[in-house]
Amino acid sequence: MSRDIIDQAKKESVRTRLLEAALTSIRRKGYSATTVDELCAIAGVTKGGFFHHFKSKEALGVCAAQYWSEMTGGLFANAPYHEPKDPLARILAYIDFRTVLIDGPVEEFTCLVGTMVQEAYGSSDAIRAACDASISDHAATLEDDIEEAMEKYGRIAGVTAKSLALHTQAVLQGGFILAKAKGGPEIAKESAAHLKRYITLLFKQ
Amino acid sequence: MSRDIIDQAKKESVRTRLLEAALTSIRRKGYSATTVDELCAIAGVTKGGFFHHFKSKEALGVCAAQYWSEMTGGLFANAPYHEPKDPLARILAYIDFRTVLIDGPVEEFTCLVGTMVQEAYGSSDAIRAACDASISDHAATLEDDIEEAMEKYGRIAGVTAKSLALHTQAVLQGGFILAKAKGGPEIAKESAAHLKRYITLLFKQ
DNA sequence: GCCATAAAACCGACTAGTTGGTATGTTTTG
DNA sequence: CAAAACATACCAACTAGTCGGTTTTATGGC
Repeated sequence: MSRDIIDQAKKESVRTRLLEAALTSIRRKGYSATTVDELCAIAGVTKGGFFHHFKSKEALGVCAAQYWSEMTGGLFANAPYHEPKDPLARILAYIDFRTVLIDGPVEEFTCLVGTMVQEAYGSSDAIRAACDASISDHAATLEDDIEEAMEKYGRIAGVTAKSLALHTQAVLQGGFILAKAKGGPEIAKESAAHLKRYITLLFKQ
Repeated sequence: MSRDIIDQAKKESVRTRLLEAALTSIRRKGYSATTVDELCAIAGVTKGGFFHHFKSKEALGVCAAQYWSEMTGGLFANAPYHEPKDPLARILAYIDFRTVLIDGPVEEFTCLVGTMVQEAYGSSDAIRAACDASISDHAATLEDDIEEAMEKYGRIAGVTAKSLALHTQAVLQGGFILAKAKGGPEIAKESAAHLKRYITLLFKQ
C-alpha cells in the first residue's frame, strides 16, 4: 500500500541522511574522529533523533558498513563489465571499471570499510565483522568469473579463485592507502594496472 | 645499585618509551583513538613529561612515523635478502622476507604508517607527509634491484622500477587491511604469494 | 675534586571544551 | 489514541593542552 511505502520512505530518510553523513565523514576522517554531534549537524537532526535510530555509535558503524555494501553492491551489479562473453574479459573489464572509479579527491573514491576496519578491528568485533562481510561478499562476486576463466584457460598451481578474488581487493585497498599518502589517485590507478597485467599473464601461460 | 640502574634506564629513554607506546597503541586502535593520557600511563610519564618532548599530539604522530621508519629501516637494511647475486632473486627474497614477518597477532605485523595515514591524511598534512615519506623511502630501497633486474631480463612496456616498487607496498598494505578484516595473517601471506608470482611472470616473459 | 649555576627533564594539579549517552518531554502519524 | 519519531536539556567522563614548580643533569671555574 502507498501508505506503507510513504511511511517507510519517511522513516528511512532521516536514518539515511545520518548514514550518508557517516559515509562522508568516516571516509574523510576515520571512525574515531567522526563524532555523533557532527553527524547530527550534517543530517539536521538532534541527538535524540540519532539515538532513536542507532542505539550507539558502534551500531551506527555497523549499519554504515551494511549501507555501504548495499550501495556499492547495486553499483557493481548494474555495471557494464558483466557483458563480455569471455570470463577473462569480464575480469579485466572489472579492473578497468574500478580504475575509472579511481578519480578525483581521495575521499571520494576510497573505501569506507577498508578505512573503518583499520581502526575498529581491535575495539569493535561487530564493526570488524561487518567490514569483513562487505569486502568478502564483494570479492565473492568475482569468484565465478575467475573460476570460469581457470576452466577455460587452464588452472595455475597454487592459485584458487577465492584467493585471487581476495587479492584483487587487497591490491585496490593498498592502492587507496598509497593514494592517501601521496594525496592523489595516480598511484592507485597504477597499482590497478599492475593487477590487470598480473591476471593477464596468469592466464596467458 | 639496582635502583640506580633502573632509574638511569628510565631516564635515558622517556621519549623512546612514549614512541614505543605510540607504536603499539596506534597500530592497535588507530591514531584518533590513542590518547595522550594512555601513552603517559604506559610509558610511566606524566602529562608534563609528554608535552616536554612533543609539542602536541600531532607532533607525536609525525615523530612516531619517523621513529617507525628508523626501526624498520634498520631491520630491512640488515636483513639477509640482499645476499643473492641475481637482482631478481633479491627482489623475490625480499617478498619472502616480508612473508615471514606476516605472522602472529595482526597488530604485531601490520604497518604503523599505513594505519595512521588513513585517518590523518585529511586532518594533518604533517602526519600525511611523514607517512608518505616512510612508505616511499622504503619503496625506494627496492628500486635499484628492480632496475637491475629489468636491465638483465628485459624491460616491460609500461612498467617502471618506481611504479613496481610502490606496487609491492600497495599489495602488502592491502594485505594488512584484509588481515585485519579477517582477523588473521593468512590472507596477507596469500596476497604476498600473488605478488611474488606476478614479479616472477613479469621477468619470465 | 668541589661547588655554583643554568638549562633541561619532569611532575601534577588544573582548565576549557568535547565526548557518547540519557531522561523527559513534545510532535507527528497510522 | 497509542506508538513511533523526533526535540531539548542535561551529565559524567574524557580530551588535548597549560602552567608554575621541583628535580636531574651538564658545564665550567676554582
